[in-house]
Amino acid sequence: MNNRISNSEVVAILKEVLAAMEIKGADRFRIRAYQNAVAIIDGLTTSIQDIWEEGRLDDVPGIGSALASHLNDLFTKGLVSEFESVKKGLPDGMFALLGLRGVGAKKAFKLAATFDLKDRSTALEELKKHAQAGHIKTIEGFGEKSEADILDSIQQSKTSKNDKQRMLLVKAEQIIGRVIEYMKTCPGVEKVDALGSIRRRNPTVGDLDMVVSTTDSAAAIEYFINYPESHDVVAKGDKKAVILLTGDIQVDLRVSSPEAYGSMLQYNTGSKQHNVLLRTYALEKGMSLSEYGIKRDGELRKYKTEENFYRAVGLPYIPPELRQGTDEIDLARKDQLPNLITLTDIKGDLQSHTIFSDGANTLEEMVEKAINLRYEYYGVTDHGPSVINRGYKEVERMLLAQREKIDKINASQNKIKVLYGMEVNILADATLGLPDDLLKILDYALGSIHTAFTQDKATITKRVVKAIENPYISFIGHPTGRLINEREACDIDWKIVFDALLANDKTIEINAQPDRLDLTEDLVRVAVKKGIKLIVNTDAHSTDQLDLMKYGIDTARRGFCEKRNVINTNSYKDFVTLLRP
DNA sequence: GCCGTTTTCGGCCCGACTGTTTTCAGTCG
Repeated sequence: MNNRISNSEVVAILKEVLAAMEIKGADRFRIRAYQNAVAIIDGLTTSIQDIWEEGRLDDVPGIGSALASHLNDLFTKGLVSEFESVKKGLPDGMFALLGLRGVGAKKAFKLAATFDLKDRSTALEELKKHAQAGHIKTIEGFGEKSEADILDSIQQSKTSKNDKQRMLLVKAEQIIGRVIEYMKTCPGVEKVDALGSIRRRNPTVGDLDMVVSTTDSAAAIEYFINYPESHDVVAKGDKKAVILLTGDIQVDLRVSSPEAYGSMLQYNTGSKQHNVLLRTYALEKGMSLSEYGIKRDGELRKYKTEENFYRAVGLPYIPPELRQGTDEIDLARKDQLPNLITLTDIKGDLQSHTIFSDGANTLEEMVEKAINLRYEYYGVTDHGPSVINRGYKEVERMLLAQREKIDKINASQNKIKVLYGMEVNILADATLGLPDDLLKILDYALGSIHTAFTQDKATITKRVVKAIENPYISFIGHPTGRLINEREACDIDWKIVFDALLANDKTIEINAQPDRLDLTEDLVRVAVKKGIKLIVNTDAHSTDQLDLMKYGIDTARRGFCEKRNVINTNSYKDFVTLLRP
């Protein structure tokens, strides 16, 4: 557990090597290979160090034998001699400048060389003084504007301590939603769409990307930069513009003619890596792809829809959630893309909370909302009351009272089947928060970890496995325990856990809370491959949160889930036999 | 440095915008 190196740290290290290679005039295809690797690692949702530990670096596209060996050095020795020799002879201060806006390898080197910035810890401070003294604008290739930009960027990098955190998808949707509504009122605009990572349903979003289809590009660009919440215009051209909203949230707009909207959607949805692979594939077939269409024998053809664009390339439509730049084009070519699950496939929600524990609404209110969602069944799973605090007898009385209440609801109507479940803690010593005698009262229980998240791998893995082996536990809730931007995933050996799930015919949850999305998508894909049963739940703590199911479906789709992989897509009769094998 | 349904060698995606220039390099996506 000591000296873990995060993906962003690996990316930062590689970016420094890249900058050094650019200055030294390394082979441009070698540089491209490194850029490619940076993009891949940056886009991974699993720790690259975990992948290395599991010996699966071979599975990561863009990482060949050389980079795998360098990463091996990095993770074992903390240092890569190859990287050090590439950087040798360059002023160390240049690497501190790479994060500044508009400063790439060439400019960083030029600045560091001109001002003799040898120490990276003081480079920014020294550069700031030179900027304030007006020295930068005297360097060839720099001017008034770039000097002011650099100064501004240095000051910003100080105030916004760490790297800007990527925001949750749900927040990105709210912000871009307002911009979309605004752009819809622009004369000449026919269509407006949020693209990029929002459309790919990435759990987190950096810049917000959008596209409009219009007959008047100039008017759309002008309208966009006058968006009331915008406080700065970063770029403005004929075809795109970039604005900053409060909190330096960046919104990129591209404009397209209606005739070429399909290729623009495709291009701007990304991922970048997917586009690179798609364009490479098309080249083999004599086609050159761009956001404007497909060029063949010098002639450009335009596509109104994305479906037609992919068809023209000779591939089936690839859903945005799968455009991750890994093996989706290979699979599309072989016609082996999964038939992804959709929100309407879901027939019930099996993790939710009421005022019985920490929820905001009553059981009756939650049931009514579940009926409105047209679910066939609904499971309430409050946190189990603690036997230690309340005494066995009192807890038994509480559970029996709730049992009776739910039986009455089921007897009084036939719109929905209400299941009585409970979310039971898997305690640090691997025992459950409720004894089996009490679990018997329920229709089902899910086990989840709420304490001791940082136990070592062997201990915490055994803990989860023991819960899976308990006959009263139907599934494991929010299995990795991660909270996006707040808490790392538990260090669990997934091979062992997945094997235990298979051996016991148990299910694992995809929790739809936007800050959980747990099981994580990459592990979902592994689970799907192994044929493990999944269940998608909202973990709602209010009636409104029962609407969060779509985010769980996003994660399922990004993990290549089909309807058949998820047990709460079944009708009630089949579902209950799958839930409690 | 990566990769393979023509290939273990010989290829490698395509374009926009800015600032500093007078035709383009650098940066970004």
